[in-house]
Amino acid sequence: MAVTSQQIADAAGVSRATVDRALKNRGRVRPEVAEKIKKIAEEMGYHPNQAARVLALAKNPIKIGMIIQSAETPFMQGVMRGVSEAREEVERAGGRVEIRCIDGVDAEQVISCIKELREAGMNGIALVPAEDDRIKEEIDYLAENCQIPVVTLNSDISGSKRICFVGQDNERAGKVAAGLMAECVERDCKVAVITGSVSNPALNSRTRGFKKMLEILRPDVQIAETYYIKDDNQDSEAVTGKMLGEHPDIKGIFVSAPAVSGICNALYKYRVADTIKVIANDVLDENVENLEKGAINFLIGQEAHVQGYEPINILFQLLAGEIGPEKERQLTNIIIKTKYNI
Amino acid sequence: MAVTSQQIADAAGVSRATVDRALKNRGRVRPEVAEKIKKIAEEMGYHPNQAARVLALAKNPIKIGMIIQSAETPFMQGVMRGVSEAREEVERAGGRVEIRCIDGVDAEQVISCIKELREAGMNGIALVPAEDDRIKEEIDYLAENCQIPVVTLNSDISGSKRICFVGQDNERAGKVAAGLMAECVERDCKVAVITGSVSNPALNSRTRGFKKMLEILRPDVQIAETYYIKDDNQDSEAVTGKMLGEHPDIKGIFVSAPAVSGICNALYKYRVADTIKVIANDVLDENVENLEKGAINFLIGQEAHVQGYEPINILFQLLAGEIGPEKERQLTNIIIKTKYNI
DNA sequence: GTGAAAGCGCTAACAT
DNA sequence: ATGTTAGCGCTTTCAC
Repeated sequence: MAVTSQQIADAAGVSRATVDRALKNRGRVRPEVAEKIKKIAEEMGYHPNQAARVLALAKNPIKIGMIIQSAETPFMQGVMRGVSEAREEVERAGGRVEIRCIDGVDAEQVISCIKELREAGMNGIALVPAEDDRIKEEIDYLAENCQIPVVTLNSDISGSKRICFVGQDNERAGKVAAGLMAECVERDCKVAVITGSVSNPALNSRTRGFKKMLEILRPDVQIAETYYIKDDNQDSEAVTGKMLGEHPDIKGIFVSAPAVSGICNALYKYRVADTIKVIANDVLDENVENLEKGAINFLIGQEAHVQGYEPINILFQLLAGEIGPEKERQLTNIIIKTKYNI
Repeated sequence: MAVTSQQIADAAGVSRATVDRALKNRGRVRPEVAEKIKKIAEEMGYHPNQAARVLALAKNPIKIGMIIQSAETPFMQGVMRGVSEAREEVERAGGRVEIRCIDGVDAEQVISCIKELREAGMNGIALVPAEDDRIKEEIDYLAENCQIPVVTLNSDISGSKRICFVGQDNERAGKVAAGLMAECVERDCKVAVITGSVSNPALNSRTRGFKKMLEILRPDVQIAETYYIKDDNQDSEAVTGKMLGEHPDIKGIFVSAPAVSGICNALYKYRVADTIKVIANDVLDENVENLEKGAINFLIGQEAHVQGYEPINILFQLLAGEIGPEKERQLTNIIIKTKYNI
């Protein structure tokens, strides 16, 4: 039998209510008594019973808010499936999850969602941030003034007081891609990089990681110029066509951007889908389709489901059982998919 | 607020106890009343509150038994880490987990563990089975006569009444390896297969999947004879040396067996670690070391952690909240590891 | 500053 | 066959 708060109370010669106040630092306890209680709890290895706590809180349940940006993208829809699963588990256990979806990236809306969720009495908040000082300030305000823990997902917000980040190490993902490219292209060939908006730090990190590592692994391989595309298959197809015209001898392409389908279409059109090795990011339905058709050789995945599930789970475990997250940065596994292990 | 058993009771004009008996089919309720209660519960979308249930059962908590065979192997030690994590979560939630470890494969011991756990009052049992009729009978007995759900992990036991299996599709894992081999060896080369005990169905399935798929993908590649090794690095090193003598022109090796380190040692000794592509199974520390040193090019993983964690989680969710497993076969992802995404 | 007491939703033993 | 009741361990209000 696990140790209960009553046992702590008995050992300390006080009541359960006092133990509770002491352990939660809710004041109205003589400091020396509080100290003694904490020490005893520590010694006896006390951890509050989660079921009992959740049940006792039924009238005013643990509430977790989740804010998703770019919710319209297929990737975030994958994240949303993880969110839904976590929501079900939390609600089954007696908690609540409030979800706010934002189309595109919009710091203004994120901030108003944070305020709204705070006023709705959330006990913890998970969100997809953006590098914006006002969002950072808002997170710090939640942490410091409201004691509301915040978990960031997908992209981190540097220097903020969020308790934990769940997402990918993008530079490393680029290096993994380079490792695969190094393994599968012939000697002295030429490879190209296609990336997206220069202002997107995730894409930049991937591209940087790829180039850096490929130069080390395969000094014989020439990295052709980098092509930039919009998040639009029409554009990506056109740019790819242009690239194939300029570099007909290309043997490999690393795509750090979205709109991979357009690229594949160009490859089919020019009948080079079989001869050029393509490594792209994100395990989305449309990419998997091209993986199966053979235009894409490897897909690098970032566990969208985990990015949706874990932040909520971490917050719930923390709020329900005072168990903090293992690490401050929970980097998702870098998944390699071929047409055989989808 | 979720719907409670009291609300069902009110709606049906009976007491909570009757609702409980009706929903659990524990008899002592007039059949027509039971029917009515079930219908109302269904209509109102009633799901028992997990926290309340676990708490009410605190005196006689939900108990889950876990039997691991070959517990001495590094792979099963990875499984054990998943078991420990699940155990912590379950105990934090108010349940109990009993673990029995068996060295090697021993149906006799498995059976006596099952009996022991049944007599100790387990409410659910997870186990690593073996193709043995007595184990199958024991599982069916638990399911039918004791209403104790059983989950198999790592290897399944065909035709038994286990509610769910968590593990890998080994043939598919072999196919994934073939896909990678096809991607990275040169034209018209020769590759070899090294496998273990002929009586191990997992190894056979992997080998079969590999050969079948490589023939399809790369008809130009010649598959040299299959070498058999014992689970022993001394032996595997010797056999590999012999193989290199017989086939000095080999460019790729698929290892479906354990004792991969010995194979790598032979490759280092003959200075062919860089020129021969090696694909092996299981993300173990010793294999990862050789992946990093470059002797192994790809490791195929089978999510050991999940195989330990999920069976316990499935049983607990089932016992605590009457939520059955999603699918009857939960195939773990086939993980591809290179030295960059370990 | 501290303690007593009333639940949270459910189960199980007991009463009818 | 059905209802009543006493907890499970914790939180929270209220009284001292």
